[in-house]
Amino acid sequence: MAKQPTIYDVAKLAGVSPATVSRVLNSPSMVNPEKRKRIMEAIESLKFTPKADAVAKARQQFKRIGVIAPFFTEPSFMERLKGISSVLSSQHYELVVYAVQSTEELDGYVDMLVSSKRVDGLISLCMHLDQTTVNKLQSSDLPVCCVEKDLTGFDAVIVHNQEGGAMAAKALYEKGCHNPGFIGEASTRSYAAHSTEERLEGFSNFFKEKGIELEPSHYWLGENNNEISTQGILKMLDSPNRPDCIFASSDTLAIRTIKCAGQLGLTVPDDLAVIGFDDIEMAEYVDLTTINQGLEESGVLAAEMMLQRLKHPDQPVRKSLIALKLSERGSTAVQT
Amino acid sequence: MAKQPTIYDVAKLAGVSPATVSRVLNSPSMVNPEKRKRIMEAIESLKFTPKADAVAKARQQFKRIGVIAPFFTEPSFMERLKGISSVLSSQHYELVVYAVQSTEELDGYVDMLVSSKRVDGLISLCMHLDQTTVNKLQSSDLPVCCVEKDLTGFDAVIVHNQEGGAMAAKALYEKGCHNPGFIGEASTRSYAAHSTEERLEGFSNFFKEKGIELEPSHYWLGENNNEISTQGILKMLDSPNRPDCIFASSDTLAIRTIKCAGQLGLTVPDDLAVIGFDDIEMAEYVDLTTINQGLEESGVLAAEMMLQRLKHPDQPVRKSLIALKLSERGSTAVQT
DNA sequence: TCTCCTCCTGAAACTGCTTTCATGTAACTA
DNA sequence: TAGTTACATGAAAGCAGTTTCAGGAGGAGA
Repeated sequence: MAKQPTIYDVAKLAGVSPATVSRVLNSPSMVNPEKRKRIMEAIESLKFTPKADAVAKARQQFKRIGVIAPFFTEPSFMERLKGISSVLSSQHYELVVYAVQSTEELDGYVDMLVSSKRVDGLISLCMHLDQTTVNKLQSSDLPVCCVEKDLTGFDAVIVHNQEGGAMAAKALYEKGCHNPGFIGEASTRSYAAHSTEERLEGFSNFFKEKGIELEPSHYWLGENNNEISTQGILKMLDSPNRPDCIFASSDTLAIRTIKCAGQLGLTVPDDLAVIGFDDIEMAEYVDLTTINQGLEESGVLAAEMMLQRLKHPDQPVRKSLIALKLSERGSTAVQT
Repeated sequence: MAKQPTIYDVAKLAGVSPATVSRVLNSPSMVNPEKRKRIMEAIESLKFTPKADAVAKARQQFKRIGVIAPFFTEPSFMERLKGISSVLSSQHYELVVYAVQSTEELDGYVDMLVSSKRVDGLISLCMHLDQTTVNKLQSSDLPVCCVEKDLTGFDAVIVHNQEGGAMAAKALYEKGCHNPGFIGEASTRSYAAHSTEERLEGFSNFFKEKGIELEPSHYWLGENNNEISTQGILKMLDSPNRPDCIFASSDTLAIRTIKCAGQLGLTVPDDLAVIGFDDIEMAEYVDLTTINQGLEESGVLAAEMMLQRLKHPDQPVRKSLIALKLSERGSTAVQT
């Protein structure tokens, strides 16, 4: 296991100073062509590659972006991450994932990132940060970009959840559904952004304007866990007064709803129309109508904003709005 | 934006040397209690936190594990990643994700990781590495742990794909299916490990032993892409001589198969039994029988092996075998 | 009282590259 | 020919800690 060559070894071999070798690597035009050639040969023969962390240290830059997320709970995170990853890797930035599973962990990560700098910037995916944490971030010089949850003073990619709820309502209403139901994940984890309530608001407001109130037994907010939510859904659907359509706040819940409907002998979309939110890949496989929120695109956007911010630290804060659109599929097909 | 304090500032304030401050942080028992108290106060008052990258540099250790994967193509990667992440974060290791989308990118990452050390170890998820790359890794001192694809000289988490294929075959055979079909992703991406062929082998061998040969029109190997695979599946199923069961090499393909069956008016499991491979979370939602390969567990295992390896670099190479098991659900329920 | 030992502590080396600053040289201009 | 300019280059500082090594102080035992 021979020790890896350093820039000093190259310099010695080529008979120049390390500074000149560094220049050959970073701004070759500054170095005399002959000497440059000699240095290049030395680099080749020693198979020298600059150690990335040494470069980072000297340059005070890491080429590394952190992503903090209440992770691994929903496929939607994965798709956002995919977008982020594609942009970062094309710019030779590394992606470090901080999966948050508790408020303490979140605080720990933020403290660590703020004080013991390891990343150039932080993308916060669907996190709900409390004021103390926000203050910490704001008084640090760590660039932050939020996705889904807007935060004063930081770049953000915003999803207009109310509008999405209204879109779902409109689609169902126009299909002839007038007895709506709602299934959503309750905000149990305080560190995660919760869009459920906003989506419900948009949804129920639309129907209210049409003179239709959501019946109390027609919405369910609970844990996004297979057994618990299945019970809740079955209870809502297994009643003579069941809704004729369901808007679920995520595609996973929507898919579970379809499954429950099947168990009860209800056919989708005839007995029950179902509409989800997210448009994860799986939605297409199971023929689910859903609100597309450009998951991958939002990741791309966030990463691009972050890289822009790093280039121009002083440019004004930017907010990007994601355009929602309805992906119509079988679960809301015209009733036969 | 005041400059962050360094260990030197603390040392000056406390009237000691930086070495002593470092000792207070890392092995407090070595320092005289009085002096220790004084230093602690200095640390408090300056709000000093050691910069992680400086520590890493001095210690020659990064507390950072890289994961290289043909990523974001299958939910199964996500679940493995979840397992890896949970172990690493509990040990305060960072997780850096390198998503590979082409052979060149793979080579680039490997070169970079080998020469310009940025991680303590590398977990290779379902990657197929060519011999040149393997050699590079072997002659470096970077610890590597492979998942799914075994590699001589490295720790590995191994999935016995043939056995899984045979398990699927056995389950279907015992349900009374004697006209099997197979749907699998073809090995188009040379940088990704391809287990499809092994699963097919185990599957068809089982039936062969029972005197049943897979008909040529009853297996399809193609791109795991919605349209292309849907066409292939429809073609296979829309024929009087269609199979009475399908083993799909991944759950996503299995779910698509169920969808196609529905389109053709076939009911699952009565007209067509379907069994998948992976047992991703979604499998439960859509009631798919599948071969569970402990995805999250395999991630946990890989991460643990890696941390062990870092502690004991010279221990012999270890191979862990994942126990497969059948997750029986609705798509192979007893025929009524 | 001398020697040995233990416990602390600071100096200095080490990690590996970038970048500024100062200097030297050669070419060009007045 | 002297002065100016442009270009090329090396020395050295800086990044921020850890760790080894040597030595001083003080206590215990002979």
